Amino acid sequence: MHFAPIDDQLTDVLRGAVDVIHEAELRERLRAGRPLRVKLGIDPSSPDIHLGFTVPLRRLAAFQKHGHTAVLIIGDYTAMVGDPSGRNKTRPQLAREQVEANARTYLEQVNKVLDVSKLEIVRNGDWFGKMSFLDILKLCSRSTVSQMLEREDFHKRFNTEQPISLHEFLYPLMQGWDSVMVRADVELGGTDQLFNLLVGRRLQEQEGMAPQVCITGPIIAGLDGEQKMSKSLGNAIGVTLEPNDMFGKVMSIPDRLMPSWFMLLTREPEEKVAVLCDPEATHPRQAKLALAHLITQEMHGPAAADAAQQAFEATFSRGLLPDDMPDASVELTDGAIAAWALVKLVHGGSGGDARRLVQQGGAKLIQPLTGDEFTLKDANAALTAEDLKDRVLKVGKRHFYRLRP
RNA sequence: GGGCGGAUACCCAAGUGGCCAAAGGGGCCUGACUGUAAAUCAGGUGGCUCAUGCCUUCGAAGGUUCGAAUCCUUCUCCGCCCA
Repeated sequence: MHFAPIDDQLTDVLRGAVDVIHEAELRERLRAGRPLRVKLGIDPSSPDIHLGFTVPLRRLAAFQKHGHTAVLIIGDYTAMVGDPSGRNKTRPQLAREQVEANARTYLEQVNKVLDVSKLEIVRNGDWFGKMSFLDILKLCSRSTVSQMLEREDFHKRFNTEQPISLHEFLYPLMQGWDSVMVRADVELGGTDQLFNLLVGRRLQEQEGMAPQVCITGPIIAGLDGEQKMSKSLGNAIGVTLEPNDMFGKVMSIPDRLMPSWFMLLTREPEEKVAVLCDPEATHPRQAKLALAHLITQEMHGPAAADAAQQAFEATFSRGLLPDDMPDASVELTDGAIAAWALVKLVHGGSGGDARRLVQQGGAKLIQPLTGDEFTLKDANAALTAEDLKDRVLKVGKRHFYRLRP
């Protein structure tokens, strides 16, 4: 097997990395000229993965590209136990079938970023399911409480008198034990994982193995630009999200997120990213269009990305109606429907929501042929079939419905 | 095991018998301005075909009262301190 020069490999696999513990060790192992075992763990507790998770996946893909062995660990065991990450939010304990189903959809999604056919996939239930209580005690005896409290979030929660469940201390140990079991040379994760990755190093040393190299990458910020991308915070873009939505959501991110998104979610060379993100050299809008296109293209292919960009520009830059709008059939009582009831029926939400939308000018009737717009203002206004015939209802900035009275 | 404190809407948090569908902040939604960006301004933010109306909601269940988020009892959960 031939490997690229070490520096070339490092450029790819360390793109955007924050911590590398230790780069010298990584060089050392690359110099040995054998395929490294590079580990990444996933938590199959929800059926979708989002762009944030593709950051470590890309790094894994980079290793894979250079001929190393990508080892994906499906945390089926931990998912079934239920991980209360964060305060008083105990995750639902998942049934085996659900975990299995999630794992399958994950692999389809992972395939968008790396080559699943060359992937080594293991489940940590394979070893945790067989451990006895005594085995667990032995594992626990290797760490002290103060070691655990070194981890920033434990430390913080402890000091602010927030609860820490006892079993949460086991998660780093479990993750570290995974490294022992798969004989990992390298483990990847976000910066929030650094502690867990280092536990892996310690456990491997205790087992007489060479400690794994730990590489962390930044936690990517979500659509709001503040918090980390997370499904539960509602600021994530799922990798399966439909192309037009995906494109639109990328366009809506704050400008200051662009450099990190370019670096972490695309493969554009660093120099090019610098030009794109320099407002003097590139209009931010153009840069963002490029970003949205790149991301959509990777997930859905070039044709879908082109179409999504066209649809975006037509709808939002030129104010045209989108090509494909959901049809909404409207039933009239006594030949009419109140404006708020129309919005509720077509757009959903509660009656109060619909009423507010109308009163605040968030609902418009559009004549698609002429482009004439009529803003509904009176929530109680009675609309007849004549008013609605061949019209498009626009709700808020981005929801369009073709009405069928 | 003992003592003390706590649980309020999406989140934080005020409220300690009626003026409470419940202050304030965050988030979110809508509008203006824009590049579906940022910043700013304005409005909104339990449900009900809307009603000086009804219903549901202040950890849970009971109780006192004309009336309870607020008082009492029991229970559940959480934090701190002592052991």
